[in-house]
Amino acid sequence: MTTPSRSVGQHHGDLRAGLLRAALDLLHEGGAEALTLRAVARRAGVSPGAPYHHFADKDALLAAVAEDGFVRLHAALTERCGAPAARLRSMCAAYTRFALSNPALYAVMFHPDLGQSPTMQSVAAAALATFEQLIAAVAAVSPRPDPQGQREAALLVWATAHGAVVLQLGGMVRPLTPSLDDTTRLPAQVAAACVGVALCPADDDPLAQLTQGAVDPPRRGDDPLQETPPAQLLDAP
Amino acid sequence: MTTPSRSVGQHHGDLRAGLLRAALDLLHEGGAEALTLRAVARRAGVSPGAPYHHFADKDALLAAVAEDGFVRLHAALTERCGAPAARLRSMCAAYTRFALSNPALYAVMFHPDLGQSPTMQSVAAAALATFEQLIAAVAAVSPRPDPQGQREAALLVWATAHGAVVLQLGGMVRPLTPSLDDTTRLPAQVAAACVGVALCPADDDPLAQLTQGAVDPPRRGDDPLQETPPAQLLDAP
DNA sequence: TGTACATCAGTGAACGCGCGTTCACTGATGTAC
DNA sequence: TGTACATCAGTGAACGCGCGTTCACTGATGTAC
Repeated sequence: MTTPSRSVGQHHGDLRAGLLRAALDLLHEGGAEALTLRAVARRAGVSPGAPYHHFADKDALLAAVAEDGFVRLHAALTERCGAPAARLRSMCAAYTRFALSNPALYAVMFHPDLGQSPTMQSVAAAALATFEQLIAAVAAVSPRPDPQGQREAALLVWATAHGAVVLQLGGMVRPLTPSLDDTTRLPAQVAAACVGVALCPADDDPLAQLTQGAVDPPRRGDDPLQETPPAQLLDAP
Repeated sequence: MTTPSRSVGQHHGDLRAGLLRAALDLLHEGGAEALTLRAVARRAGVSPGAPYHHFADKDALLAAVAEDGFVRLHAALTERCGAPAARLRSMCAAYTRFALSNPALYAVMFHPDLGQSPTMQSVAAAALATFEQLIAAVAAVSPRPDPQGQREAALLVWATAHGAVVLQLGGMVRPLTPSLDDTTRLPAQVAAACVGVALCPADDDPLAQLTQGAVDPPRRGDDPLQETPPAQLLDAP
């Protein structure tokens, strides 16, 4: 009559997915330092040895978490619509929102040691997929047709967004500019401006296009970044 | 006749400085994860309990290391000479060089948990001093006279440089652009371009000044950033 | 100049802890005949 | 449909380890008289 409690030795169903879910929960609740193999197993309701049937070691679990993070980020960046420039801005905003909403996961995704892991390939592949997405969005805006230029531009956008995010997560932004109320706007606007400007020949002035037409024409409500004028991005101390 | 070996219980001289030195060595050799209190004591040639006469706990040691890092970074950024724009570029290059040369120290400096430490004040003060330095360099270039605008611009430069550095340290750049041979150029050029452009009204075009005169006039040998043309920043895959 | 004493900055042994990992085991599941 | 068996995915106890921290101690140093 009662639902039979899972008896000793019984199979779990999809423990691998359960462990990843538990890892994400732990990251949200306790930060990157809370992510231990034992804690993950505990959280998944399983003995400390169980994860070893699904992951070779802790690094493999971390790599899987990072890969999962990139897949989620990729999903968060898709299905942007509107004009190319608005799409890029929207994508930057989504990127920043993702990072600020999942700070510990984001930290794991960009953890330096991950690159040394033997399972790095799948992580790199997932990261690359995200980057390609960004390249495509940048390419649609950038007047430079060559792949190299678009790659440069996309890397620049990524670096800008990443830097703004990490400074914010590190608590460096608030002491410097106490009333910055929505960090998501900074990298998006910066990125949009940089893409067209910093990587273009000076005699092919896309700044006017970006700041006067394609990017900044505030179709308010269409893009969350447009809800506050750029001048209020940061407040004076 | 022989130098008397230090006997048990004898004072150390300046153990606090010795511990910080040991911490920096450990960071260079083993990364952030090698920085344990016991390892620091061991490296300084002292018993595990000795550091507690100089630091309340491990967090206090970490905060001291971070503060020391900001002091060193501040020193690395001073004494730049030349025209304002060249100085800004040189400063960005020095910043990037510092980070890439001291990756683990840099990671400790921007470690999120540091902000929660009670000894955070001195760390924040050291970080702020560095930021003020950047603001001054930016102010000398930016046509916007208001403090808020200069603060915005400086934060933007910082975010860009920081992002490029962290992506590079995280191993994200190389897989994406395999033959990037000198990352120090990216944020500096980007920053210089962004400062004048992204944060200025469109009708006051400083891009021309930046790309045609003040920033890019290659006085080669004067600035390491000038040694390679911008077009070779990143190679196509 | 000597002497008594407080303070300082070390020692080194010990504590409890949680970690990653191993291992013999066991029950559920799937398959061959 | 039953039976024998291999495989799979768990258990749970145990391992050694290094960690941060504590604590009674001790010898060197500085100071007062």
